[in-house]
Amino acid sequence: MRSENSMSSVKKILIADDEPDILEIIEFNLQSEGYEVFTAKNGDEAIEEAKKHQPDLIILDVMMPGKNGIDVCNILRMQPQFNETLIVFLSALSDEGTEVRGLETGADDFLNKPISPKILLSKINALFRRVNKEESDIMHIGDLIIDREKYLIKFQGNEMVLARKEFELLALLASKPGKVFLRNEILNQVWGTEVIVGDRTIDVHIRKIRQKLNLDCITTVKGVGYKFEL
Amino acid sequence: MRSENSMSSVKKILIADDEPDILEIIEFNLQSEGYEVFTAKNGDEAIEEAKKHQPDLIILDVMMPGKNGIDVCNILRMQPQFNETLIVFLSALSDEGTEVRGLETGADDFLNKPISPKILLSKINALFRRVNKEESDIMHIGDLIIDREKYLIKFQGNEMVLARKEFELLALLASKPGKVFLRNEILNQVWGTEVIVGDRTIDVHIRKIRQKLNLDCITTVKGVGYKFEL
DNA sequence: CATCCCGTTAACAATTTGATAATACAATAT
DNA sequence: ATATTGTATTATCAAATTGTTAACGGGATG
Repeated sequence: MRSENSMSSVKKILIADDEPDILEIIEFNLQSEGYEVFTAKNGDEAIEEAKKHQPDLIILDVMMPGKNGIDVCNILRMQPQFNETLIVFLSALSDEGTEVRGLETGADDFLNKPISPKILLSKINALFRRVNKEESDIMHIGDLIIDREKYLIKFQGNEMVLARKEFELLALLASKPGKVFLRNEILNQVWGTEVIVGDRTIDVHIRKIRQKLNLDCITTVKGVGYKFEL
Repeated sequence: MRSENSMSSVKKILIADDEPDILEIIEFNLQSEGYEVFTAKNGDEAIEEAKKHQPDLIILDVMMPGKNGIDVCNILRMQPQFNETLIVFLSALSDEGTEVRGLETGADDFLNKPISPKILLSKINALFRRVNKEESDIMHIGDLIIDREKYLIKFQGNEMVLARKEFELLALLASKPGKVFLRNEILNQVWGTEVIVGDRTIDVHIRKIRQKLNLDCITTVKGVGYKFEL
């Protein structure tokens, strides 16, 4: 069951639990799935290890000596560097209040002990799958599909071919529908900071995109920039 | 009581379950949280409704007459339009095999019945939180919404288009409702220190804003400046 | 080598926005 | 009441910004 994660770099997981047995079981299971595992025996250690290794996922026991799991989650979520980090609680006591509070501190899941290793793995894989999908190279915006990998645009079923700059410009705008991209932002993202091109260059490319897509999905905000909307 | 983050448009949730009672309970709970809810009594209906409404989240009972939840998940995940859609299983039978298989078909979570409404809500919110990465600087002042990123003004539901200076002037005044901004302050903030424009310029822009918003939310303080109030 | 396509620019047209002046209005003080 | 001061409104013009088209050069392709 070596699964599909082979392309991206190895995921780092930090486990914090005060019961050595549990720590060991989980560590073993995750390692055999190819994850890089770190452990911590209490809340403070967890925070320390998290800072040291910047794990992709942190599994927190709720009840630990010193800082408990919820404290740790709160502390980590305060810091921007752990904003995107997946955090999952693992708890023996499963009263409604704790679970709700746990999730409200910004955790991504709340699991109850005892949990079968297989299920734990499935849940972890599901979380990673979801997060990786966000960074996926294929964007869907309504009827519009942008495939960065294949440099392909599909609109209402028909494929269209855009030139590279056109493609990247469209991909940028579509990456955040509704957001107005300033001309400078566009230049930096699509052309890079070194290259200097004339003012009308962006316009011309915008025009070509509008022409090819044959749909007014790009709106001009005069004096500000452009935005994409369907 | 929550629903702070519902600015970005209401989330749509589809629930598929063959037990009308469960359907009703969940529907009620989600609706009171401000979600737009659709229901389906079996797998085929679920697929149909999913295509019709493009929900953000689908809750699938595993055991349903006809196509079961896992079948539905498989079918939906085949289609690119449901690639990003959150899918959660809800199941009475919770053997390891089913749960693992459910998650492996591409679901985002697997919940066991019975589940308390509060916990269900927390889990759903956690999923949405993860998917909607960040929020931008959006100002809410009563019925007025100012979205700097999208350069958009919404007043009582209708969007309005303001020119750049008008937008920035309004944004400035609204940034501190009730505070009186001196004419000089306004000039410095909106026009900058270098540019020098006549006194009437501000008035004219204020007028245009009042006209477009069609509401006297900007009060003149004679001899001093302007302030924003709803 | 000829051809095609892309990225860029120049030139000009079209449009929108911003500023000013002239005038009207309102409040206050003389 | 009338003058004075400060703001509102409007029309007009200037300036800034964007849209469009055509053309040029370079690299890739056949």
